[in-house]
Amino acid sequence: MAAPDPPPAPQRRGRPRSVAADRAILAATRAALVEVGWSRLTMSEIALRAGVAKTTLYRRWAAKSELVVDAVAVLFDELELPDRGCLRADVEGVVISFAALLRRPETKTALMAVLAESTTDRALRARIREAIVDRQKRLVLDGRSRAQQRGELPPDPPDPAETARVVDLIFDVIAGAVVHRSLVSDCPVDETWARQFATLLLEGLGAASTSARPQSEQAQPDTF
Amino acid sequence: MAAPDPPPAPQRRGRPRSVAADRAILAATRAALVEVGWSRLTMSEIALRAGVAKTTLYRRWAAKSELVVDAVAVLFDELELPDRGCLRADVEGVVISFAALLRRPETKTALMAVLAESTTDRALRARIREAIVDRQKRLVLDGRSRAQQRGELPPDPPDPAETARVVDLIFDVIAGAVVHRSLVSDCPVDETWARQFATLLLEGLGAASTSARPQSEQAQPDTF
DNA sequence: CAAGTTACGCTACGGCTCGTAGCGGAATGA
DNA sequence: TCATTCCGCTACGAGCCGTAGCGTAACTTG
Repeated sequence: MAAPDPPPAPQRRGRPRSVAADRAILAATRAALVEVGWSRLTMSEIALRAGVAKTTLYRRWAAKSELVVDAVAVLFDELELPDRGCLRADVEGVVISFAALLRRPETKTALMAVLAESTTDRALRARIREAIVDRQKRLVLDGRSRAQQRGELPPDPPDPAETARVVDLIFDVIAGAVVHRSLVSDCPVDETWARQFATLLLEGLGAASTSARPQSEQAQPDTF
Repeated sequence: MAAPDPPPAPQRRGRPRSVAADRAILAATRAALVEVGWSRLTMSEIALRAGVAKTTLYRRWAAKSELVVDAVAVLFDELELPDRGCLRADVEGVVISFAALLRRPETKTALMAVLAESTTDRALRARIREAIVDRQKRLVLDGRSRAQQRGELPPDPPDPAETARVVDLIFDVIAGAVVHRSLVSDCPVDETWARQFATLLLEGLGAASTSARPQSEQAQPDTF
């Protein structure tokens, strides 16, 4: 991720780019984003905070949006999926921790900003996918294979393309629901919501529509 | 929706505001948004296209983002939920038509742009909720009560607050998944995906993980 | 060590958009 | 007719954009 425009010729000649400046710029970008928001985020402001000349920014990033993608991508790598013992608990856990990440001002502001720009910029879309989205699918893969080992989910179908479709679907449903709940509906993703969402995801609409709370772990699908 | 800043004293004295100008401005906003995208959308450009003085824009809308909210809100009212006979078909239908709406350039660009701005603007968040989000929950309410009449879903729980929670949850899951799939993952929402998503929503993770396609309507949850 | 190469900080610039102010005129109600 | 409100037009200071040019700093190669 760290390497912006010219994919690094690992050791070129001449003065190397300052990695300290890189770090300072990305940190300054996150900080400025928190305070002023996307639309009032200026390159001059970032350069000032980073203690760097404005020209240095333009030498490394062609557009504000690309800079912001790199500035935020690292935040998403914090997400982990510790084994909580059963599929339901794993789902609730990842929902809670993803929501916590989205609650941080720099995360949500930057994420939505670059997504907005990406609707009219194909290259930026690709960059977002590589730097942020695709890397989080590991969470789904982990949780899924764990659940399969426990016997909570059927094994992979013979066609690997089918497996990929299912993983993508699950990822879109989980990530989409959390993002929509917290950033669009603007409601908190608390434990109650996570529990209800996990019920819906595991057992479907019928189960989620009953007021009865599933008692502890007893309510796993009986198909397995 | 139509009335921007001063909530209309229905008949004041003096020259009334031109509703034709209102329409022209909102249409010009959508058109300009398609061509230049959010970040290069300028008030001068909108005014020029609408055949209106720039000052007129500022007399009615305080910020670009508020103007865009109003410009796009009407597009979402096109969504309908015709009775397709069963819950599964209704879900697939609304997913497809919502995705078609999001495929239109002015819709996706504007929606993501105002959402991005809203992360640092509480008033704008409220405006979005009123003008766009909350009005679409009617779709969930309709589909849900229909499914209840068909016996596909259990009746409402006694606590109305619980019902509201469930409706909100379903809305976030459906809308979030479609938005995430089409705008973040940048993949098409086609009939295959809609069918797979509906299976997941109706029957849960276990059913969606099998490669076997549910044959026609036979695969409804057997709890009802 | 010297030469060659690359990155850096600084300054300055034209071009553009922003949001506001002030004016004369147009459209309505009293 | 008069008061009121909106409109279109012009003009303006302010701020940011992205680039160019300069002298200097850091590092590689011979």
